[in-house]
Amino acid sequence: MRADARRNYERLLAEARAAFAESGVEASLEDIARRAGVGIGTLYRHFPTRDALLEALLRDGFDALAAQARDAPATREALAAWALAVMESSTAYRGLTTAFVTTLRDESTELYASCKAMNAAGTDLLSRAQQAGGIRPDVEAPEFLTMVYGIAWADEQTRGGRTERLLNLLLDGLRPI
Amino acid sequence: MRADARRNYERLLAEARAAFAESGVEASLEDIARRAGVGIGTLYRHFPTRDALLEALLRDGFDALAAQARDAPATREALAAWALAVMESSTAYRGLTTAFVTTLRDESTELYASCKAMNAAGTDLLSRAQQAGGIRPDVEAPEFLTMVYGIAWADEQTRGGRTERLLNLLLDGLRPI
DNA sequence: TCCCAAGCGGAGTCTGCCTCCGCTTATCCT
DNA sequence: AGGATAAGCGGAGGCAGACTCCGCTTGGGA
Repeated sequence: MRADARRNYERLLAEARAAFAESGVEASLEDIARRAGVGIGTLYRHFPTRDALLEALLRDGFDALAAQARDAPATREALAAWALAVMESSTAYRGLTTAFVTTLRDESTELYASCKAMNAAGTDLLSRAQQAGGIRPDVEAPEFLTMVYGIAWADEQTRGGRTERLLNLLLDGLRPI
Repeated sequence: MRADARRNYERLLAEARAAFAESGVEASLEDIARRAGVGIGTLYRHFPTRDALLEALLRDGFDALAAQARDAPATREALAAWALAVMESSTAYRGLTTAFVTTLRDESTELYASCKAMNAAGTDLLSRAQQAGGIRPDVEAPEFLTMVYGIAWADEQTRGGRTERLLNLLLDGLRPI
């Protein structure tokens, strides 16, 4: 990669992070390019889609969450802590949860691949917690993840700031009967 | 209201219903006007915002849901049935749940007013069910509604078709401890 | 130093939102 | 019936943002 290309790539990432933090994931791409001091064509060459840009920003966080799930003990508390971390990272930028969930339908994207490893680790943690008796055994991982993402989204939208409380209500209720 | 105005109003509503059903609530308004055989200006005169159009389409359903909540007995089962009906109506068009929840933040819209009566009736039903011992008493209505809408949204997005199952998991878990 | 492919950038196209205002016509009045 | 008039119409036009295309520039190897 040529030095100027690398430089532009980095600047774009930095400005994208700032713009997303400020205006949410729907921030104008033309604006990001302008702020980075490059043409819009350059942005599109490095990141062909908005999702590609998001993925580059979020990859490290996903990896960390996957690792957290793998290292966690098989308890309801650990599952709750992991889910809370997922919810918090999915609300890092306004609209992120929506981007996640809609992208998770399209298996061809980079963002999907990144998310998938994290969700797989979460799936494993759930099933370990179930075997250890912390969670009722009939709940399936996609059901659990759907509820977690849904609650994160709704709390973000209503600006509730109740993520942890809602997650606790949910997990309390998923105890074995 | 002049006869031609009334006619246009009705045609716009009919075409909007069709377009939303087909393409989701983000369907192009210019397209709806075109299909109704009127100018875009006419659409905007009758329905100044997309929400106004949605509200006109959904009002009757909201009223019915409010009535259902008022007439329901104070049981967990009745609350579940009402919540399921809410979830189903909020997924009548693709993207509707999002429109609901984001609009519920803006108290000045018509859609807000319509939704509010329905949510108020649901709030009352929840509190009756709590008094009757069917639901744990520390859950507050906004928390409950947030979770219900969130789950409806996530299930719609993932095309899960598990709305009822997820709602049952949630309400099972909200039994008094 | 020269060369050329990697890389740049922005003009141009497209789509959709929304406003504004000159024209049309339904309806009322005589 | 026919004229007056305000209610209603409609689309041109301005704006914003996504995305493409291609002629120009330049980093860096030979």
